[in-house]
Formats: sequence, structure tokens, C-alpha cells
Amino acid sequence: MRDVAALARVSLKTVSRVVNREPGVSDDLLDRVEEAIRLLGYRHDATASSLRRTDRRTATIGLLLDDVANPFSSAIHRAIEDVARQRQTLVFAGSSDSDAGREAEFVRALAARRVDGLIVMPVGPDHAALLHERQLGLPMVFIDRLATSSAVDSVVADNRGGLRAAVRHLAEAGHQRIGFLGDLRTIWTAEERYLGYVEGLATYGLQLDPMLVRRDVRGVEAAERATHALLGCAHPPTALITGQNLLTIGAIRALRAAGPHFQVAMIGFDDFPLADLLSPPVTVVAQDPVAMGQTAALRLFARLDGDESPGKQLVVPTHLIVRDSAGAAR
Amino acid sequence: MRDVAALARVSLKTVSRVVNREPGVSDDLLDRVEEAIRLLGYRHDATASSLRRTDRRTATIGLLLDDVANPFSSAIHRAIEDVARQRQTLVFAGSSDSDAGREAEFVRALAARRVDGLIVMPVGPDHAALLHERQLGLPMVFIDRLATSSAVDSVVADNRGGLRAAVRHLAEAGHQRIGFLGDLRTIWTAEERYLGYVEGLATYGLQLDPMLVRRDVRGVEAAERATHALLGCAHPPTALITGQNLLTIGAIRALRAAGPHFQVAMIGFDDFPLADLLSPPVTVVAQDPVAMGQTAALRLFARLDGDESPGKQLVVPTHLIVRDSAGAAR
DNA sequence: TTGAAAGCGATACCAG
DNA sequence: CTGGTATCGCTTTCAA
Repeated sequence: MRDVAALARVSLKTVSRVVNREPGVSDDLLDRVEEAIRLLGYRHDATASSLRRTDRRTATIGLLLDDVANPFSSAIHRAIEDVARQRQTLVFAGSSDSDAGREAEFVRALAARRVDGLIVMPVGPDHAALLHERQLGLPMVFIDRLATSSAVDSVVADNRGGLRAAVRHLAEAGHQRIGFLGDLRTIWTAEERYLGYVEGLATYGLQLDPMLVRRDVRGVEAAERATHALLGCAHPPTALITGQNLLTIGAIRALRAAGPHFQVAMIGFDDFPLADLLSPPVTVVAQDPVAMGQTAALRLFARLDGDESPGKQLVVPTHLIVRDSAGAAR
Repeated sequence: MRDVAALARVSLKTVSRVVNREPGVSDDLLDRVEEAIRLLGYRHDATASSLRRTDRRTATIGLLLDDVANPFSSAIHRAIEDVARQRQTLVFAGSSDSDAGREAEFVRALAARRVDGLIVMPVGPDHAALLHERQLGLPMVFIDRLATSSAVDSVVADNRGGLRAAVRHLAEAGHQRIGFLGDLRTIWTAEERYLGYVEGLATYGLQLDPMLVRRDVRGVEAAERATHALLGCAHPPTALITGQNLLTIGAIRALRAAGPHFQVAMIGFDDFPLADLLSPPVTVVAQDPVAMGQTAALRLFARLDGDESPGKQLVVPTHLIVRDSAGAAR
């Protein structure tokens, strides 16, 4: 910038005005500066700029997901990117793999780079480390998992409602023995979905049989094993609800291995591509990751624009997509 | 940092030494400084640090993909993140949507934030804007699409080899009329796969019938329409090769609509989850996005570590996964 | 081992 | 409309 100023024979401040498109620069100087910028291949340094600027904005946000390669997470990521771009904001994305240590490390790294805000899918129920950063002044929105503190907003899916709808659908088809596969119970959504399952059973007059429930199941292969175990027990379920997208896939594999067409009805939580082309097509409780991402990003930017109201808890509806895997009890 | 120095009654430089774990600070002062850091909730400012530091590193890289939500892209993203984390480096991720304007905008934004390097899936054959940034000093690795310049490295899949293998597999099963669906021909991989198809036909003594080829097909729905058109023509193909993951899905939908079990054999380029559970299971040419991402990241970091050799072109193998959708001609 | 002073690239404030 | 000067938070250089 010094070089530009020297070449254009103006002051530093004038170059700064041109670069920031501030009004009140004569056409003559404006041309000279722009010419000098082109000649020297000058590139504005946004980091130095934000250091000196009063608002200290870096036009940068952090996004911490469970795994950027999971389709649910990457759909959220994309939705957030689209909102951020309209604000000329770049997104640092990272994966926690449900590991509190990685979460803490990532948040530290983001804070050190002075991101303007953070959207995070918290790893566990203990938000102390995250809230510590929040108190130090980092605006924060939780996505997919509820905040207990009113210092942060959260955007979550209607997990319980979705599970109740799934139970209802199966109960109305005559199922009495409905199994459930759930992710790590430290994950908020896994707990909520389980509670929705329990509520659903109660609502539709069904017994909760602990033998039909497998929790803390993580990943495709564990789900496959858990489903096999469920099918092999003394009184196997006639229907199965899976509480996460990878668990759904594992259960489908196990049911498929047990017979060419499912002998057991099933409903998955979270829709996935090609669910309608499997045999049978898989009934699911669909979430809306795009709406969740958009909502979270808008909330964060509202905070950056000065919204100081207490933390909101925003719930995005889920809805049952009836395909064919959850037919009548046999 | 000033406050920390004041509270610990030491100089700024001493605090800097403690924060950067430089040797040669007495235990006494070290304790005092660490205590002050804790008391004040001091957070190191990595942006100010890199501004002053001689190497000017920000420990930040940019990653520009076609769409962060595409499973192929997000697998690459994850692999790059894992390599970057070992170097304490954060990743800015973004989607170009195959739009040259968005690509240029994103690269500008990254350059302004002084990323240490860039991994990019170039939108089209014209790399002028990207190479301009490269010349200005931004280390750059192309992923998935070949660089024509020796100033950048590229990591690509063996697209032609994969396509030839697919044609061979179909030819050996007796197919004579093999159709092809390709993405925008401005995309390097789309062109390469088409050329591999043409080469394959020539190698196995088959005629290239332009009526069986549809190019510039973009997205699931367009692929569905193109497949319907292909099936409806005077001499329809007995087998179909799709040149991209979304096109594969569109073709599957169209074939499924035409009959419960594929009347037409097919092979998709790029593997996808559940391909083995469809009816019939889908034979594909699998890429290895994780290896591609790792390789690209390692290449970039090698450059950052001072490797000044001419740009390398690294090819990651593809391999045919034979399932059941590409059986004998009927 | 420790610190004082200069300066990274930019913006803010105020004077002309 | 334009420019000089202080300063953002930190590292570097060099002297003590």
C-alpha cells in the first residue's frame, strides 16, 4: 500500500479510501491510485485491515460439525456457505468426530484467528468450554443440539415429534413390538429421539421392552451387528426404528442379509439419497438440513448485527416420508 | 498482551516468548506470565502474530470444490482436513458450482485473507485467473482436474483408464451398443471420461454411435431425461455408462421407471453408498477421493516446506467394482 | 535471561 | 478533498 501511495503520489490514507470505496476522492486521484494498484499487482490485506479497524471484523466464521463428510452435515455446511457468501464472509469448516478434545482444539484455533462468530454442533452435554469462549465475546449458535445456556442460540430439528410420528405410523399398521437403535446417548439428538420413541410408545399404548432397544450404537457396522442381535433374540421386534443416518444403513444391510425383502418393518431417522429406490423403499423421518443451516447462519449474522436479545431456541420441523418399508405387521 | 505483561511485571517480549514456547525464560517469570494469562483470560491473536512474523504464515489454507455437499467433494474435504490438522492448519472451504465468477471471487477473498496455499478444483479449462494468483505467490494444487501450467501440481483420478475398463467389461459381456452420459464438456474430467469411452470402444472393436452419446448433461433430473430419450430412440443401447455420480443416480431412476429390473446394463463412474443394495447392485468405476485429498494436501504442504521442483501431475488409480448391473447383453 | 524500540499493513482521528 | 500521525497486537532486532 505504501508502494501504491508512492507511485500514485498520494498519501496512504487516500489509497485506503480508494480500496474501501469510501466517498470523497477526486476522480483524478482515484484514477491514479487504481492505475498504481494494477501496475504493482497490489492485493488488499484483509488481516491487517481487521487488526486496525474499530469493529475488528475478519469477515470469517467458524463451523464445527461432527464430520464434514456426513451428508447431513455437508448439507448444513452448504446452506451456511450460501448465507455467508452474501455477507462476503468465509467459512472455516472442521470435524469434531464427537471428540471433546478435538472440539476444544478447533474452537481455540478459531478464536485465535479471530473469527466473527461460530456455528457449532456440540459434541456432548458439557458445554463449559464452548460457553467459556462465548463469555470471552465469541458469538455462537448451536446447530442440531440444544443449548442449555441462554447466551447462545440453538437451531434443532423436532426430534421427538419425528420419533413420535414414526411410532404412530408403525402402531397404526398393527406393530406391537417396535425396536429402537440409537447413537451415543451423550449426543443430545440421540437422547431426544429415544425420548420421542418412549413417548410414542406410551401414547399409542405399547409396552417398552428394554430387550428391543439398543443404544450407544455408533456407525454402520455396529448398527449391523446390533440389528442382527435384535433379530436373533427370543421375541424379536416386528418393526425397527433407527435413530441416525448411518444406523439406518447398517440396519438395512442386516435386514437384507436376513432375507431378500425385509421381514421386519423399518423407519429411519434422516432421509438419504436413493432411499426410494431400495427394495422396499425406505420410510424415513426427514430432517431439513438446508433450513437448519440457513436458520443458524441468519441467527449468527443477526447477532453480529447487534441483536442482544436472550438466546433463542429454534425448532425446524421434521416430517415422515412414507415409502414402503413400514407396512403391516406380519 | 500488554495487560498480561503489566500484570506479570515483565516486558512484552517475555510474554511473547512464553506464548510461543521459546526457550530461555526463567521458571519464575514463566509462572508469573502464565498466571497473568489465566487471570486475564488472554487469547493469543494469530492474525496479528502472522502480520509481524517473518514467514507471514497464517496456518490457514483454502479449499475450493465444486460443491461441498457432493459426497465426492466432501470426502476430499475430510481427507484434506485430516492432513491439515496435523499441521495446526485450518481450512476455508467453498463451493464454485462450476461458475467461473464464483471461483474468481472466492480466490480473491482467500488471497486477501493471506491463506498459505490453495487446493482448488478448477471450474473450466481457462486457468488464467488462478494462475495469476499463483504468480503473485500463492502456492496452489489442482485437484480432480489437470493443470496445464507447470507452476501448479495436480492430483487427478485415472479417468480414461476407468472408462476403458468399464467399456471392456461391457464388451466382454457381449454388449455392442454402449451409451454414454457425460457432464459439461468444459469440465476436464467430463472430457477425459468421454475420451476414455471413445478409446475403449476403439480398443474393443466397437462402433462409436453419436446417437448413443449425450454430453453436457448436468444433475440428476437432466440425466433422467437424457436416459429416457436414449431408451426411446430407434436403436437403443443395450448398456449405458454414466460419467458422474449425479448422472448415475438419474440414469438409475430412469432405468427403474422403464422396468423393475434393469433392461439395460449400466456402469456408473464414482462409487456411492448403498450401490450394493440396489436391485440390481450397481457396477461402478470407483475413485478414491480420500487418497486424492491426502495426496493434494501433502503436495501443498511440501510446497510450503520449500519444495520448488516443477509442478507434478499425480494420478490416483480408479478401479472397477463389479456388482450386478452390467451383466450379459440380452 | 530480559527488555526497549522499530515496524508488519492497514485504518482512525483530526488538522489543513 | 487530502494528508500526517498514532496505533491495532504482535514479533524482530539488538542492546543490556
